[in-house]
Amino acid sequence: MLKLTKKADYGLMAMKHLAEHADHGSCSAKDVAEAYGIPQEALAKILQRLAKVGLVRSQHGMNGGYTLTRDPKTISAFEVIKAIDGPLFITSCITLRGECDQSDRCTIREPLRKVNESIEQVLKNIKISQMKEEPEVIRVHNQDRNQADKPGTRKPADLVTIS
Amino acid sequence: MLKLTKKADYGLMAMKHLAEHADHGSCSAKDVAEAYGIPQEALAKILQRLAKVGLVRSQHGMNGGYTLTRDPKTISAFEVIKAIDGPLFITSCITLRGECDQSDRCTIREPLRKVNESIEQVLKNIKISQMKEEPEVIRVHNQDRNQADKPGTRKPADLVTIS
DNA sequence: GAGAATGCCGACCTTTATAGTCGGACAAAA
DNA sequence: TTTTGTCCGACTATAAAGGTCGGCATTCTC
Repeated sequence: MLKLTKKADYGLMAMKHLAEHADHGSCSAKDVAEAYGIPQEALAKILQRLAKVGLVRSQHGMNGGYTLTRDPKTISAFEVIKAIDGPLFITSCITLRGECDQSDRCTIREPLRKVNESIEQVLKNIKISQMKEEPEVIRVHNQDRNQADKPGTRKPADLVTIS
Repeated sequence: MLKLTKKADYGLMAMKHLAEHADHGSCSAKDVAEAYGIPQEALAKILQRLAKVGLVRSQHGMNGGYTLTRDPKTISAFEVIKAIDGPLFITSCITLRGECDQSDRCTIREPLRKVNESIEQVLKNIKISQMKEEPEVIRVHNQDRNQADKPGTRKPADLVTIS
């Protein structure tokens, strides 16, 4: 539950790979697939979607392949995931129209919407470039506002503060 | 993607309902189901799982039903979700054994694990009691409703800071 | 220009997880 | 003891995800 789809997973791996090999020209889907043991056709389809939204550029023909269109520092995990799996909603209550399937008697919608936003934010703060290297680099700042006001409880989510 | 299952949704609604009606004795699955338009048997199964992990107590026979076993202030959304949908892993890379299905060539595992932890934290910080009432209690800072509805004004992060 | 390597696209199949249903077991009340 | 309302666990459809296949277009190499 609350799982990222494998497609999104693959997509992130591919983006990371492209980021690492940006200087060696383009990488074919086959290259990437073999590098990580991903089924080639599956990955091709994913890269196509990334190409469609402009995150990568595709090059036909021999020695073709894919290259990033932007600096990996400016590409967030959220963008990649959204491109592949569509908009992110934690629950079916939260739709594009903001409506709840289950009558409006559902009162947990609002709290969950906040959670949803939080998760989005976490993903937005992680950039592809930060995935290249391991732990040290990723530092999402703790959005701290007066958060020390509740005693005891909250030492919470310094979201993704890896340091 | 990254969706909470409907079961988890239902479970949260039910918990909230029980929390609200704690003083009126126990609520039957039927009561709750009718209150929110949820299929009765589906909800029953969910309540069973919550009973199994001890979040609610079940009472057979006439005038039976379910009651919370703990103060709703001490029950987090995370507990409920975990009880229903099992352990929460954002990606298949992150398993109980900490292994990656895809060979160990996968290098995005570590960053995603952090994201996973962040999400867990967010959910752990939301308590059932805080879902009872609407916005006032769950207070995400810097979040004005009117502003939230305006398309275009993208509000900053503010991860569910409950105070 | 022919052929090979590569990306592109759509349709299909398999597997898995989700949503929902059914009949029975249990406990309390009449 | 019978009745009634409830919980319980196995079962079945439906949908979604993951992966596969074949045909076509484009570009490079020879």
